[in-house]
Amino acid sequence: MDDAGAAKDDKTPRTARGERTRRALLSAAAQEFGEKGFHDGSISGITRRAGCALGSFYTYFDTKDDIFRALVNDMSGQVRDYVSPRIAQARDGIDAERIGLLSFLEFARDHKELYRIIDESEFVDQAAYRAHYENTASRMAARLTRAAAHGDVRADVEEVHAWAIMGMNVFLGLRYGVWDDSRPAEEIAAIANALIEKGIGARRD
Amino acid sequence: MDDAGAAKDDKTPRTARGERTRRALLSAAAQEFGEKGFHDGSISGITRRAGCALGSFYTYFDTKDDIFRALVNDMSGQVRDYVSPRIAQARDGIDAERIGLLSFLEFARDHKELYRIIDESEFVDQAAYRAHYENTASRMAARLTRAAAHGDVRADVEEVHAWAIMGMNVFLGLRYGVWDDSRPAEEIAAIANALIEKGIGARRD
DNA sequence: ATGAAAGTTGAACCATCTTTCAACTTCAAA
DNA sequence: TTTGAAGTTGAAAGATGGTTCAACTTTCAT
Repeated sequence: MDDAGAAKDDKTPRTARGERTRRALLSAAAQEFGEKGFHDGSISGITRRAGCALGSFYTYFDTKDDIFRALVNDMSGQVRDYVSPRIAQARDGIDAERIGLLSFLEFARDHKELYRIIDESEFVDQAAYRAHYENTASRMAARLTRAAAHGDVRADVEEVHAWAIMGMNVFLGLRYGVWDDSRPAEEIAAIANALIEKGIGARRD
Repeated sequence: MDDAGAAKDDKTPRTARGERTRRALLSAAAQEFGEKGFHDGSISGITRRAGCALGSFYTYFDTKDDIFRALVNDMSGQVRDYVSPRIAQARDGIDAERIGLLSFLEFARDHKELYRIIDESEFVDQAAYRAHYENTASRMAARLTRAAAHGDVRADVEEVHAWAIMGMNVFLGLRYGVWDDSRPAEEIAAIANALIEKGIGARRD
């Protein structure tokens, strides 16, 4: 009853060598799961890619689920850390969402395994899946509320708008980031941003 | 070389009893996979729910993948058949998209297993997954183009708008259909439709 | 240098299903 | 009533791959 919130037997590496091996396993897992998905990916596949023995896996992770969970958290954080600082440079609230999508597209193009990992977490660890999207949506809702206070967007923006725009981003990322990246990311972001700002209704004065 | 596009050994039921069993298996599979996902769901689980023996499964389906594929096609068709006739009643192009989302929300609320099945097809049968979304998007793009010709929406609508709106719908369906259906579907559809028509930019005349 | 803790190894164990199969039952047409 | 095609059954074969373990090697503080 001494260790605060600690595990029965701690798997944290205690030496530089251990840290190296753990990192190698994590990045091998991103490749393995990205290519084959969680269930078709195997632990022996991971250790092969990482260049270590099967048994070493269990020095750092309890189970197959365990490393997957670690990976989802990692990727979720990576996206946030890539996108957030870029959004901070925006001119105004609408521009922030343009940059958000633009940088997300860039990230997806550079990390095509992103979707397979996040999406499959729905089946491996529902809590992690929900947490990823709920966090993303509530960050966006907070931005929109601030933008409304600034007079950049309608005063009545709310959660629904955040989920709508997040859904847009996710599908545009899949279609124009992962599946086909032939069109300029800026173009996609501009089209989507015009939809967000002014809609697609015909002007009838 | 006689049977047109037929299988080596045909698994189509030839009697009413056979047809009944096949249907029971398909609907049991929707339950099983909806609850546990593809990999955690088992064939013995399916036959148990269907009330038949394990071996009977292989009278109608070649493999576990096979029944899953059949299920994805089935659900994909069910959504389309529920939504399409409702959209046809719309006043105009913008209203069509409101009704599209509204009826999709209704469908999702009634078929909470929908997402787990469609989403997991990404890992079981990528072709079916892509086909589902590409078909949905191109139907929507066609509607938007027609609406543009009518002067209901901007003349330059294109594929990107369809993917954006589809993504919106999918995420709103997940959040306000499957995860939490306490808010009226009409309200969600109205908010999203206003976003699509006029955007959320503040009016600055 | 030395001992103990940390890390590595891979064969073998084991649990979990998918898939097969040969015997058995149902049903409808002749 | 007979016949055989269609359908049913569940035990067992077969494959897969996660997890364990006891012997071995490396690291590093003293």
